[in-house]
Amino acid sequence: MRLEEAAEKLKEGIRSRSLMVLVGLMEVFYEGRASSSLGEGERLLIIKQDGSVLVHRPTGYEPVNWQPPGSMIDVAVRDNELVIEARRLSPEEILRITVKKVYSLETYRLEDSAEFAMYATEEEMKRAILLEPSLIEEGFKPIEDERRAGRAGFVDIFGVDSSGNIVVIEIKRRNATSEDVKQLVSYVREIEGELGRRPRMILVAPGIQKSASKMLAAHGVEFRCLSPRKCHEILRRGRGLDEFLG
Amino acid sequence: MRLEEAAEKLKEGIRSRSLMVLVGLMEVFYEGRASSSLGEGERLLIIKQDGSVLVHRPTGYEPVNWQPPGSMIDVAVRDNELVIEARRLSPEEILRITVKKVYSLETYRLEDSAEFAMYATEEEMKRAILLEPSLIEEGFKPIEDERRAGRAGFVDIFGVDSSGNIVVIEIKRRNATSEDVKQLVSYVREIEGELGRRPRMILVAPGIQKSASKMLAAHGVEFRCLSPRKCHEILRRGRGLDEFLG
DNA sequence: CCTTCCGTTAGGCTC
DNA sequence: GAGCCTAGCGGAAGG
Repeated sequence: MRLEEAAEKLKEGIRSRSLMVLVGLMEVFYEGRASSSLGEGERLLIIKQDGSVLVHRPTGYEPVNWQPPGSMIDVAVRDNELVIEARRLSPEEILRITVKKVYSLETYRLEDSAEFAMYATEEEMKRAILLEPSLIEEGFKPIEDERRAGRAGFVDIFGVDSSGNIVVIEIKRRNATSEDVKQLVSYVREIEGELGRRPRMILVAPGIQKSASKMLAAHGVEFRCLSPRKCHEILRRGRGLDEFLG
Repeated sequence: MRLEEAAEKLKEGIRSRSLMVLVGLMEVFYEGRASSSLGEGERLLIIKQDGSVLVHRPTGYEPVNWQPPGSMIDVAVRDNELVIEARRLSPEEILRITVKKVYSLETYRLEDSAEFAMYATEEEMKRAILLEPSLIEEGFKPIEDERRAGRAGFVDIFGVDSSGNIVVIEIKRRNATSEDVKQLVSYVREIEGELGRRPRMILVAPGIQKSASKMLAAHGVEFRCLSPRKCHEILRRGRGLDEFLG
């Protein structure tokens, strides 16, 4: 591909915040917190939709040079070289990639809104509690999961405690917010109508925001600290590694 | 691209130790030192010539999942899904990528034998001081570098000042922390036992955190401001520009 | 904003 | 191989 053509494509991709993958012969210079230089070689250059820039050699896990998200990227053709400069302020850093030959250059607009779940999803946290109900408290017995709470939605776990009280559990894989407290209360309000008495409400999460923790007492909501990581260990213990390796 | 076709191309690329870049719709699971799952989304999958595997989302500097060099990679088509598994032993880890759609898949054999040169590292700061000891103070004379400080580790530079006092220097390329002050003190405590008297302690860094600067006087530690960039310039001056640019 | 701490840290070095 | 330390660490959480 001609360098001028590549330059235009790159400029357009940067303008439209696209992901670009360029394979070619290039040199790389970096100056900022440290400085580095890397002579001619065939490499993979990735420019992401948020302005991240990565230069990868044919081997190794790490990029040899990079610029974090938010850098300003300039593209120009000078002296028969395609020069890509990614600048960043604070700290002031510049990454200059001098491309001599372009073997391929592709542009993509990718959609990726999936949630990255480290250790366990909310669903897996629920399974860990169903497998080991004492995570909530001694004597807790789950009865249903995903019980309908009127028009308000679904309750994660529905059960009884050792004294026969009904218990409604809401699970979050991240720190609980005041919104979560309100949601649990509104679910229980629906159920209360059906049952004629107010169940215990327990919010389960790895932590809770200060503002949310202040609301707990006023709404009669209890909090149990439980992390995705702990749930993962419980599930792993419960079923062994086989599921993954078989 | 059809999944069967992509699978064949991937297998051939792995066999021939090529670099492959796949863009498509995929799910990712990882289990090993930790565990993670990531639902469907459009991503960039890179398989390198040495068996490194990287999964990049459309934004962010870091791969969302990966496998370091040397992993065993299996490819198969099952239930209309292209399943790529990268396994590694010690630690036992598995990365499973389930590709639903392949937008593009390219294979490359890249040649990159250039040497990567990094400047203004801590090592270079030390060399700059050894080359120009007056950076510390007039009359300073380095005696040893990397002197062993008992069980505590190594001291960066060991020398004497114009009055014959022993001087111990600790270098940091980033702002000095209270941890650095403590480390220097603990090194010197070891040396003190050997020498029978307390040397001067000088912490060299481009800056110092407020909390650390408060500790200096109490521990008798001195601070010299010196940036990696300045050291880089001194070395460049010392040996001429040629080595860097030629 | 700054500081502190953690990571599937990775990677390099020594023992 | 295990242990220790550094990094253009990056990133998150807390002040």
